[in-house]
Amino acid sequence: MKEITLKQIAETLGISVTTVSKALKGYSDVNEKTRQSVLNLAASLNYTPNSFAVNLRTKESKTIGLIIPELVHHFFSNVIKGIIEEAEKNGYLVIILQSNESLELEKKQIELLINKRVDGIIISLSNDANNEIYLQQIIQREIPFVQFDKISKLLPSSKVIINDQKAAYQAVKHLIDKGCKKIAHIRGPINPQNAIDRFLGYKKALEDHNIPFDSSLVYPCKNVTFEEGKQFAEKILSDHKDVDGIFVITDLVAVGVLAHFNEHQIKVPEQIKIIGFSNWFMSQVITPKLSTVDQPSFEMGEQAFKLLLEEMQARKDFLPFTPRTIELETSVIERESSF
Amino acid sequence: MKEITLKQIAETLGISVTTVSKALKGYSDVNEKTRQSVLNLAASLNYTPNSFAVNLRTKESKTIGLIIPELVHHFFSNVIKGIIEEAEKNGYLVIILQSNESLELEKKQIELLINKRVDGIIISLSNDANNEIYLQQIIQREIPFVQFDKISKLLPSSKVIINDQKAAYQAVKHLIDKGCKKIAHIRGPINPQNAIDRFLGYKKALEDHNIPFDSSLVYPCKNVTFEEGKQFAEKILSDHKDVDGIFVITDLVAVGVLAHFNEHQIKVPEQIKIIGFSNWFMSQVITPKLSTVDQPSFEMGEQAFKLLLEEMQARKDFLPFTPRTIELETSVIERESSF
DNA sequence: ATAAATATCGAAAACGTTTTCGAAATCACC
DNA sequence: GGTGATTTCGAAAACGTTTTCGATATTTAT
Repeated sequence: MKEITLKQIAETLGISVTTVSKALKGYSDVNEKTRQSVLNLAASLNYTPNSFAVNLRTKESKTIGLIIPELVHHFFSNVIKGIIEEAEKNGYLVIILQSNESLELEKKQIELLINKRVDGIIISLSNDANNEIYLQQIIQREIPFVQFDKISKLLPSSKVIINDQKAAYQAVKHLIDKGCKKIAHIRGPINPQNAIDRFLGYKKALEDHNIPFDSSLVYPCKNVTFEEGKQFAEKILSDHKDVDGIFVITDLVAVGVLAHFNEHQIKVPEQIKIIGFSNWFMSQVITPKLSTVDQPSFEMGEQAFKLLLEEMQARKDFLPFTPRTIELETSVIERESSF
Repeated sequence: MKEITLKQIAETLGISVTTVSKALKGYSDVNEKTRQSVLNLAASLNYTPNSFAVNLRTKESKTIGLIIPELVHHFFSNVIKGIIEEAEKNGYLVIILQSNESLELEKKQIELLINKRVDGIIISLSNDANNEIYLQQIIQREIPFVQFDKISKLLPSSKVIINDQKAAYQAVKHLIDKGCKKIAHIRGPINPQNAIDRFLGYKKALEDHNIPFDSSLVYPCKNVTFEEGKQFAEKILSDHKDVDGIFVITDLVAVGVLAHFNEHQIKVPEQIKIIGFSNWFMSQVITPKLSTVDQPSFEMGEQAFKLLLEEMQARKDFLPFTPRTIELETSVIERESSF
């Protein structure tokens, strides 16, 4: 019932701890016979190394930390899944924390992870985080570090992103191609880089197609919720009677917009066309099915871990490492809401 | 740039490592003056104990493992959130793994967690798991262990569950109260205990209200998907023209049913009434809004961790521990699909 | 004054592993 | 048989902390 240790194996075999360790780790300076006997005994005793001791000795925990703003979220769930699966393939486990969009918590959690001595950290920033000191601390301490989705551009770390500006541009261009002349934009909060970029893409698409930009057509979300979608839908209609297209920061909010229009007999897409963002599962389930921009969330997770692994291995081998940025492809998915 | 250790503090202060450690941990046999000087230096150097060494010495990692069948899932996301928050409050971190409903993976992951020497394990079983040896192994090794949602009843561990049978009974009774005379049941897969219990609740409700049970009205899901909902909706209509109510194992599938009915101009609730299970966020967003059974997922996570903590502390203090089962309340939520 | 109680400290062992380095034994070769 | 190379092993240090236990030093009581 006691835990098996190298020492016990060594004693029952009448050899030294050193030799047992070497045998198990495949060192060349151990006789084939003794090696076999060690392997056999270890197997029959069901020996597994004490990871606490291994951690202490090797100074690594084979564990990484992941901080996201919100767990209950289709996009993040998929990213997490990608990270966990890729990590597991490479022998790493993942500790997950959520910042709840709170700077305070985010800061605390980073310190938690550093104190736990995780081998690396992957993070998607909360909305009002931006190049804070506690983030720079990660880099100063030379802890492998990858940002994804909501990033701080200035922070010199690896990143996995999409080209939000381009993706938004294509979404708006899609509406224009479908005949929209006056397009509103329900945008994200002020701070996050991706909300800014999507807004810029929206603006650029209008300009490139000779549609005057009108800032009163832009509605910034606070909490990015279904309810906000409903509220903005109502507001847009009362502010501008002739809006014929809406580009919405994300599907959840777009579904709120649709819900309001459905309740008030506004015909989508006949009267107003709508396109969302993220390709949430739900967007193909509601009526009318929501056009959107597909964002490869699972793959984003995979790539984030791969980048982290690169850096972790470079650090272990004392090799120089320069951060890389991976940009994943997006695509417009046309559905009923923009026919 | 080097890591701060007790040794360094001891040397610059000209005292022993022992005293430094004691000062930091509030032992009584250290002079107030030296205690202050240690605390000050430690704070100014930003000292944090090396958790690898602490783990090895104290034989605990302040980390728990969580295994769930599927990450991208509204119910599980909420449970995870509850577990993580409650764990963080108590100084624990959470390693998450997903079994993808695969027995193989589940087994591997349990071994992973045991080898990592987590302080405890929380699990929701995959569909075809049932009282397997590798589960008993957790208990034999005296690793604190809590099951939730999809459990193995026979395994002597703490559990957090709902009364699926009662909840299902109430859902079906609701349909009967609304006037349904012929109620179909789209049930979950054969193995999971909660699918069985919900089926039994369905059956009992019928019997108690003098509606003959007809096994041809029961449709078992394989993958519990939106698509399956659509397929079964079609099948039910062709098998039984006069069905006027459907109790569906979970909201996702129920939404599939609704989607099919919407597409084929079957009036809900006039022609057929529907009630789902879980109170998925989406169920109040679609048209018609879906009646359902509310399942307190976040609280389930909180309680699961609390139970685990109880056992972890008992084990640490060498106290006897007898597993407890917590049963959470559910409630029927009436919405448009069963008016 | 001495004896007993208390306050303050540190040496050392322990947790279990990995790795360096040197010693001993075996082998090959002329 | 002597030299050098090779094979095989183990002692010991190291990772950084926690805790036991005994040693001083100081205070209190008699």
